[in-house]
Formats: sequence, C-alpha cells, structure tokens
Amino acid sequence: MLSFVVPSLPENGAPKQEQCSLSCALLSIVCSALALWNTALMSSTHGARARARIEVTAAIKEEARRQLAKEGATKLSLRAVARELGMASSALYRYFPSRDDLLTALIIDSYESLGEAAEAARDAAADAGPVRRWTVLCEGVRTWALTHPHEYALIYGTPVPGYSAPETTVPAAARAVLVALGILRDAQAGPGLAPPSLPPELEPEAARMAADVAPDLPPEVVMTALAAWAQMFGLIGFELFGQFNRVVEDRDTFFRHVAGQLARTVGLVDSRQDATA
Amino acid sequence: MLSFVVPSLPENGAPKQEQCSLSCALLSIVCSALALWNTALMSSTHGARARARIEVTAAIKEEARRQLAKEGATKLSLRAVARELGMASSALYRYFPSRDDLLTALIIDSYESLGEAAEAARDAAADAGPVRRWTVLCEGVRTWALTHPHEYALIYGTPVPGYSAPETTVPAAARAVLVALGILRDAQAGPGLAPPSLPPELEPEAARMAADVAPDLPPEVVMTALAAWAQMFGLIGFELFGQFNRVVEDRDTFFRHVAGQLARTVGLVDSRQDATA
DNA sequence: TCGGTTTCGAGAGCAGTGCTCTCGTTCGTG
DNA sequence: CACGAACGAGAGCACTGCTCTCGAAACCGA
Repeated sequence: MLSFVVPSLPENGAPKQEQCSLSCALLSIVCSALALWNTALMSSTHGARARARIEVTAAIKEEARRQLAKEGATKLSLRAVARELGMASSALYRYFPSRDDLLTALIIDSYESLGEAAEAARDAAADAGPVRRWTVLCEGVRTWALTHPHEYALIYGTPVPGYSAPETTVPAAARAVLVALGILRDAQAGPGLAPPSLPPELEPEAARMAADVAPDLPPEVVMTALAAWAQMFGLIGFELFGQFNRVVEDRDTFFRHVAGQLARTVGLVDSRQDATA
Repeated sequence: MLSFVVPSLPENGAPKQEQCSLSCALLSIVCSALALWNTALMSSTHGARARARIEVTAAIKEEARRQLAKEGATKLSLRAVARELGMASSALYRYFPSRDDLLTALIIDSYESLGEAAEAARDAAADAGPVRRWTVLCEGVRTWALTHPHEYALIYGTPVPGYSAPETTVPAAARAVLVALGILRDAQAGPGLAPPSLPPELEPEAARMAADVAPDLPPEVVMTALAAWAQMFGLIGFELFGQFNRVVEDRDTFFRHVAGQLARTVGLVDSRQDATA
C-alpha cells in the first residue's frame, strides 16, 4: 500500500514488480475495507467475535510496537510477531493485509504518541511566556524523540517502504504541529506577536498556506513557524542519528538555546517570565 | 559491522543475536584487513590479479549504487547485484564481508558526492557576497538531495542497520560542512562577520567545538553555523520525505528565503551584491 | 620450470523473510 | 438448524543474507 504512492521515483520494470504494484492496489482496497469493517464493529459492537477481532488486532500492534522499539522498523518481522503471539504467521494476514499496512498503523500510533507528548509539554508550561512555552514544546518533542528513537525514525526518518505516507496519516501527523500553532495563537491573543518580514515573492505562498492551516494567524508567522518546525527536526535528527557525535557534547543547553532562537525568529517576544526562567 | 556500534539502544537478548554481534566483530576485523589489502594493492599494483580485484570491487559498487538509486537502501540485495554482474552471490563475499560493509562503502561514496556538489556550489558563487554564497551552497546541497534522494536518505535519513556510522565515514561526512565553514572564513577575512550572541552557559561548549573544528573562527559563529547546518537538513528532509506535501508548494523560493535567514543568523552580513542578486 | 600457497568463483545448503493458497473448524445469523 | 462468513493452521513459493566446501586458476619462491 505504501509503495503504491510512489509516482516520482523510478520503479524497476520487471514484470514481477508490476504484478506486485497491482496486487498492492487491490490490497489497499482490501485494507480500507478491513478498516471500515473494524470501525463498524467498534461502533456497534456486533458480538463476541468482533470484540475478539479488535482485541487480537490490538495485541498484534502491541507486540509489533515492542519489536519496533527494540530493533527498529527494518527488523520488524511479521513471522516474529506471530511467533510471539503463538499463532501462525498466515493468520496475521486476516488483520493486516501486508507488512506495510501494519507499519502504517504503527506510524499513526507514533504520530499520536508524539502529539500527546507535545500537548503535555504545552500544558506543563501553560502559564509561562511565549518564548518559554515554545522552548518547552520543542524540548518535549526532542525528549520524546530521544526516548522513542525507532518511532521517531519511523515517522521523520527515511520512509521505510516507499516515499510518501498514505493520506490516513495526515491528521495524526498534524497533531503536534497544531500545538505549536496554538502557542502562537495564544501569544497573538495575549503578549503579542512580532510578525517577521517576508520577501514579496513569498507572500502569496504564505497567504495560501495560512488559509489552509491557520487563517487566524498572520501569514508570515505561519510560514516562518513551519520553517522553524522543520528546522527543529533537523536538529533532533542530527542528534539522534549520530551526526553530532564528537561534535556537540552539551546537547541539552545547545538545543534549548537554538529552540529559543527559533521562537524569536517566528515572532514570539520575550516576556518577564521568559527572562527570569 | 554497522550494527556493532550500537551502545545506547537495547538489543534483544536472544543467544542468536549475541552470536551475530560476535561474528560481526570478527567480520569488522576481516573487513579492515580487506580494506588495507585493497589499498596496499592499489598503491603497489602487485599484478594483473590485484587490478582485477579493484576492478571487480568497483563494478560491484557501481551496480550496487545503481540499485540504491533505483529502489533505495532497504531493497538493495547482494544476490541481485551478483545476478546483474553474472556471478555467484557467494563470490561477492570475497570483496565485501557483509551487506553492511557494502552499504558503508556506498555511504562514503554518497558523502563524497555531496561534498563535491557543495564544493561546486561554492565555486559557482565565489565572487558573490557572503549571504548569497551561503544561500547558493544551501541550494546546492538541496539540489543534490532532490536528485539523489536515496543517497540522501542513506546518509541523513535513518541509519539503516544500526544507529551509528563507523569511524571511517567521518572524514567524508565532514567534507560538505567544511565548505560552509570555508565561506564563513572568507567572510571573516573580507566583508566581515557579525558574531551572534551566545548565553554564557554555552560559551565553554562553543569554545571546545571551535577548537576542534575551526580554531580560526569565533566560537559563537562555529556553534551557530553547526546549528544552522542541521536546521537546513531539517528543511531538506521535510521536503524530501513528504512532510511538506500539500503544505508548501513553491519550495524553491521558500527554501531560498529560509537559507538566507539562516545565513544572517550565523553572522553573515548582506553586501551590495546580495541586495542586487 | 615445478610445487605449494593463496585467491577466486561456483554450487549447495541453512535459516530466515513476506506472502499465497487451501482446508478444516468455528461462529453469527437468517 | 443450516448456511455462509470469518478464522486459524499448515504447506509451499520465491526471495534474502550468509556459510561451507571444492575445484580451478594465479602467484611466488626454490
């Protein structure tokens, strides 16, 4: 399913591959059918069988998540999951049409987990000044990444099977960045925002983006915030994937400082609380 | 070999894994022996056999690089490489002790390729102002990433087998960032640098870093430049891995603007050439 | 020039993978 | 109660990384 959404990259022209991508398309249909089936059962709770189904599905995801956290996405094996659960590997395909679909489910879970961590960081510093709130949020994301390296790699590292995540991941992925936009919104309502300047050739793009994402915020702020968000993940990725080995040592304070700089870039202004904190 | 340098992440405690990591250690010794053997042959050119060896090694790497560019690191298969080269898969192990070692060779090649692109970008804008030179360098790196997505993913995405690259990749990895530091050095000698301010708790760290990397540059500049460098890769990674899909459309001008902002963050100052360009 | 040593390629084989197909069994419902 | 849908298990296919063995070829010293 994942490898089905790869329009821009060349595929090998072997006939076997064509057959695969065709069966992938069919599988994706089957997958959404299964998903609908699951949610339909969840809502109406048809019976014991339905409950068993969502229970087994949860058990599979749990065991898969354990293996993911232990050894990473590339080492995640359907057969090992089935073995650990004491069932035949073929039985697993009743719940997930392919390994990629299981991975997609884990991707969504990881996004949700990150979103939860971001929201917790937001709530932990709810009374602080804007710059500090932003910094705490960034530190929360970083801490989550350091404690869930394989999950982080799954969602922000190399896309494992193909090069584009399916549409279903989009809302989960948006959750964390929405927290950042919320902080900006609060700052606008309270201490104030100092919108950064933007070159004129970027203004239509910024307006389009802001209209899609946060119409109540100045377009320059939205665009700069998105850039800052991506830049933060550059820092985290470098630290997590070893690019800072033997280069940056005191990474906590380094990251905190850069996150604060990013906050000011976005337009957040220091308050008394930030200065004292 | 790669999976041998994973001290921080938990491994599964199965005995088979221990045996594997042990054999990995042995293999890494064999690998360095083979590497020394290769270079020794290259320098003294013992005979036709030695030449054939380096030729076959190059052919393997070439075919592997082709498969890497076509389908990505996870799909790279030793057997497929051997098949394409018309030799038995087992014969390939005479040249690379394991798949990871072949990947390591490709990683180094990718770093060198990126370094070349960075140097070309530097030379292409040798006469421009500091901000423009930095921006052109960033655009060069981005263009390389967009044209070599799988190579980029190999070196800046998720580390494929383990979580830390072997030491041999370090000099190759440094090549690109040294170009950035060179631009800063030129700016210091010519148009001038405006070193950014740093909180006092980061000054010792910055001093240590600068002493290691670029003793002739102000520590604040070195530290901020490294942060900016990492941030740039955050932008590139987001674009390349689909995080900007349906969010950022005009990515060229977006990236150019953010790269210019990063240049000013580092301490580079606009010149007349930058303003007109 | 000869014989021993090293290097090489090929084949078979092992353990593992994702995935498919078939075949009984069990469950829910008309 | 009976029928069909869902389920679990097993065998099997094609593929992977990797090891071992064996014969042939190349090298090198005597």
